[in-house]
Amino acid sequence: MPQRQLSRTRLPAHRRAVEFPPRLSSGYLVRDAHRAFQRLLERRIAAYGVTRGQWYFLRVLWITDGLSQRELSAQVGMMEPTTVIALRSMERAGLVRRVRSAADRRKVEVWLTAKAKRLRNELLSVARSITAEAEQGIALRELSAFRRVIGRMTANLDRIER
Amino acid sequence: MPQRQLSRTRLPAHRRAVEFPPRLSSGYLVRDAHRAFQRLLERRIAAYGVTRGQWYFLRVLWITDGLSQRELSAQVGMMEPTTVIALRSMERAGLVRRVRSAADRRKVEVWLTAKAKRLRNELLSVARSITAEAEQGIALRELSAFRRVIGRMTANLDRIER
DNA sequence: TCCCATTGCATAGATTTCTAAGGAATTATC
DNA sequence: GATAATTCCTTAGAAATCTATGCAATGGGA
Repeated sequence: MPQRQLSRTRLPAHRRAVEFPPRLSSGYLVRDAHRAFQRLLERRIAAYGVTRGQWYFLRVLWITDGLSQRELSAQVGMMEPTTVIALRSMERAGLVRRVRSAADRRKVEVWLTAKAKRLRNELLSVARSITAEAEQGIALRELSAFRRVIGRMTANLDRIER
Repeated sequence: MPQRQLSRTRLPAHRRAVEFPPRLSSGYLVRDAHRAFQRLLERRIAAYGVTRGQWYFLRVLWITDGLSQRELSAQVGMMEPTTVIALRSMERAGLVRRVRSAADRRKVEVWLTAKAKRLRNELLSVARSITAEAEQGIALRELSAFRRVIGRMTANLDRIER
């Protein structure tokens, strides 16, 4: 959308010494792509009564069921309070059961319900088709170059944060 | 982190017909990168008393000051209630003034304060250096290929949502 | 002029995420 | 074995986002 100027002011030149248009920022490009992915995922899985917040946890539990909340947090890459909230909603939605571990009563094991297991294949297909649609018209060698570059960026940034 | 199996169950084979490991998903790679960018940005601008939610609006206002809330929402790419909330916090933080338009009393013009203008160059430098750090060790031609690919993905996804 | 559709902003309520701090179970140390 | 440190989960509170809805100003058509 074009920017009309009218009575609006442009900052004086000395205030604009630093320029950094969003289109030149990898961060902005990544953000836009992320939002596009998220929006589409959110809409498609909503049809199954699954929210985006639940999705990431299902994704991990579909690979390894019965993890503790801490293990889940680590694998999903979220902080523990986030996990508590997500699991609460998943339990309400009948997707998981939380079972206090007999061996170590501090731990809570998270187990998928039959319902969540039944959703697995269909929801993973949803994810795959979103990816396929995103990758339309992009050559395989470009895709693998893309993966290498974005992986490198993430690693660079993660390293900085120690 | 390796996944120990112990007593945890793997789903039976017929439930695993669809496989889609996160490492093969462009969506996951984009999500990880986005989170890495955001975390670093958030930490660095916090030193200036600016939050991530305010950042995107500053970014636009530093280019064109005095936009209405609706125009701001469109340029930032957020819904209007989000803009309301962000601007409220920015007004509290002394970054903007909201002025009801004399010409059309429905509109609210958003103007940067002197403080926000003073922050501009330093904060844009912060953004640029985060980008530079993310791009460390990536060749220029790889970077431009990356931009083309991720832009294409975003466009593909946006097109689907109509 | 008066009505009503449109436009612009705001509120309400939900979700997803974080940091900071607390409580309960377990393990280590003396 | 008693105390201290650690581990695991939870609560509290804030921020950033959305959808759905409401209200107030404007402008077009009868």
